[in-house]
Amino acid sequence: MSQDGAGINLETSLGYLLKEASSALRAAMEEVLRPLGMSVTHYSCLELLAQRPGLSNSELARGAFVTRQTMNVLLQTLEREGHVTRPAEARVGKVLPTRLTPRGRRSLEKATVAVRSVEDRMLAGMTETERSGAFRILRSMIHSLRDGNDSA
Amino acid sequence: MSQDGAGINLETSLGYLLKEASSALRAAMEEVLRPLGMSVTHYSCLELLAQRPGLSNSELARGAFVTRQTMNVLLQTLEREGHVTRPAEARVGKVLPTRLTPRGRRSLEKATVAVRSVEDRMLAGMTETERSGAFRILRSMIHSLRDGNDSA
DNA sequence: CACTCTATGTCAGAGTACTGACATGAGTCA
DNA sequence: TGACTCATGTCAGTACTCTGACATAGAGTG
Repeated sequence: MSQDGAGINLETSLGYLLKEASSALRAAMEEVLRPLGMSVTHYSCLELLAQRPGLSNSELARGAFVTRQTMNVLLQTLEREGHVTRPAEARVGKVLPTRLTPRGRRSLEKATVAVRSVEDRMLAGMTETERSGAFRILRSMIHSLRDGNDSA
Repeated sequence: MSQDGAGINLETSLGYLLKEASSALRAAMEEVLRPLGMSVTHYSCLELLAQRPGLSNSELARGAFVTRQTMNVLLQTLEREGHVTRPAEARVGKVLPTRLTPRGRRSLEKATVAVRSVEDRMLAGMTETERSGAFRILRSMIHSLRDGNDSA
């Protein structure tokens, strides 16, 4: 079914499957984070800050895969709510290093439990070998997409 | 680095890597589709219709991983621009089967070429064995995320 | 020093996708 | 037949993310 030469067969397209998997993951995460009043980007930002305190707005944006404008708005909200702190003025350049407050850390802890349950569920039924295989393949895809631009 | 027991280590999280890969794919697709004035969802809709003519609004929404409200708005735009056609009234129930117009098909053809180049680039450096492995693993992740709700 | 380039933080506006809500049609069951 | 459930199409409002634009700070170069 579906003429082969014409379009991209969605049934056998790895890109389509990747989108489907990502969509399912996002939906599952939103589901468990919603009761905590937290979005995926929201959570990503806090988790990044827990592991690498002092990250700047732009660095957080890259880590959460959004633009720095989007992250800027989110940080303003988080700061207003008392989850993170930023110095009023930059010590060097324009970079404002961000840090979690105790309140932000508590908020993150609950979210981490929720997200970990999703991650565990996703990994269920996969062997260790398959997991490392998935890692290698995803990294390969990312690498090929990133710098395959200029070489055509 | 980064206390192990506390959070989810983003460096070794398959979920994070999946998000990164999906983000890279989306960015690459947007880049090649933008010159054609087409978004990823836009393209997904046309490709779905090419392979399965007569799909309803809700079916298209599920296939493109958006809500049916979002797809409805998109279909209204596509219909206004003459890329798709829908009957004014449903022959059975409320379902309005959608079909590509010749114009929509021409538009899709150009997009397909662009998207195929991205997909090819993504698959570059992967063996056939790795490709089928990636398929199996992604399907496993999707399956686990979908119906792992109630059993937990 | 002056010039250029790059990166950053930020504001404003536009676009996209979502949730909520309503009416309608089909199927099931008593 | 009537009540109930489910899926669909659609409208309206909201939330999130993006692009565009600007000013500023540091590095490199003449």
